Amino acid sequence: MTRRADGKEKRSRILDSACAVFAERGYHAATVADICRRAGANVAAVNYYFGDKATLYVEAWQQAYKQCSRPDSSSVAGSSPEEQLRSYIHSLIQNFSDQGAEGQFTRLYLMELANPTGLIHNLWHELIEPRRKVLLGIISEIMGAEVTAEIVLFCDMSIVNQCRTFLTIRRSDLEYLLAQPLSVDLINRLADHITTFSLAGIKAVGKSKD
Amino acid sequence: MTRRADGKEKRSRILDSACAVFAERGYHAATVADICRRAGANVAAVNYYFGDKATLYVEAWQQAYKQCSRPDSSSVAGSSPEEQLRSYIHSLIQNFSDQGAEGQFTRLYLMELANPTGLIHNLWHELIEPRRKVLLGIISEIMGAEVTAEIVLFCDMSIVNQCRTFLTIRRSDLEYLLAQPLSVDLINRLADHITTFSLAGIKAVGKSKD
DNA sequence: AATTATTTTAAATGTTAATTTAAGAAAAGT
DNA sequence: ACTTTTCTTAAATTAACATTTAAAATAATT
Repeated sequence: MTRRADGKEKRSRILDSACAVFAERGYHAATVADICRRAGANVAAVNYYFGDKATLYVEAWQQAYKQCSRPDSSSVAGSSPEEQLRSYIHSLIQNFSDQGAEGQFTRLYLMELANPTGLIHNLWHELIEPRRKVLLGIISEIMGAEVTAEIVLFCDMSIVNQCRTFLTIRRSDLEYLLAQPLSVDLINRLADHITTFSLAGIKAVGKSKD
Repeated sequence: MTRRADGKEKRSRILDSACAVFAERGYHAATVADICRRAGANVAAVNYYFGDKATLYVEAWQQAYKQCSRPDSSSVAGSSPEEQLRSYIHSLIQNFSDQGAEGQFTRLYLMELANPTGLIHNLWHELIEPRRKVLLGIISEIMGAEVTAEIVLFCDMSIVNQCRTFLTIRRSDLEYLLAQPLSVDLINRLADHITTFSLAGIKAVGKSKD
């Protein structure tokens, strides 16, 4: 009748493991067997608790989202929009090597952007849009005055796409492209570069409005 | 002893078809069966002519490269580096809807960046580097004076990564992000945006050197 | 202890692709 | 004509995964 005391422990372990594996490899490259191995569970457990891999993926998104801090926390209220952009970009990039919940959600997001499964179509609106609005708001503020919504969207894409690589590219390929090993310091220089580059970009397209 | 007169016709059709399919879907999503169907050949033909899918992929790269114009052709000598950057970016982006050989190679390249197979490791150096050097050269010229090689590399990544999306993202997702159908005009506005954004970015990081 | 609802497991099944095989057809050379 | 290569094909094999099943184990309830 009632639930077992230990009930759902394995379910929860599988969900944690799924977050990690999906964030690391993306939906297609992640295998159910792999997720279960990490969770110390039998493959059938996924079917038992979640029905199938697709549902597990959606639940992993929800859990990763619940566990991470809210979007507006990264942009300290009160600081200039330029500073807000800087911290937004740094937090995106730094999640690259972050194993915690915040990094996991960011990676799930960027993995989905890189190889869309279409499975989180519903969640997208509810989880991603608010987060994206933060960046759109920062961009608008930096541009000041009246610019078309399209220009703001373009800038949003320019920024996110610059950051995306570092989460989806293979480490060895990135090191080859940059001709040096990937250090914490390099990641910081990269984040600074993207910030400076993008700030100037935003201001330039803001000015050149017809 | 000698070859048949009609020999290699099917081989060549398979190679063409492989270029198209790999460029469209990337290595993993492309299936041998699909490639053969388009070429009007039996699946075993791939094994017969190429050995396996991986080898076919490498040969497709080589063929796509041979068929497309050389990198320096896109940057009209004599024009300003700013103009050269504009035409470089436009040609990258416009390949999005280009079915010809030029677009095919660009798409293979960007697909490989998005989902590296590692199979063209050898070709990379010989085919991609010259092409990349063109962009690096343009960037250096725009920055003028002495900047570190690292800064130039960062700018290269910023630009290529901005363009990458449009070749790997699903059309419907792109239209959702931009909240409008994808028209030739929109693609042009995007290319212009990336150009303006990047030009300003390059100049900004060039100036802020320590 | 017996009963019942939950979990867990090993093994079976199903599916999608790549790869191989072996037999047959079509040239080219003799 | 016939023999040798060169292609082509259908069918078999393999391999990697997801998914299902049905039996066994475990806990809660009576």
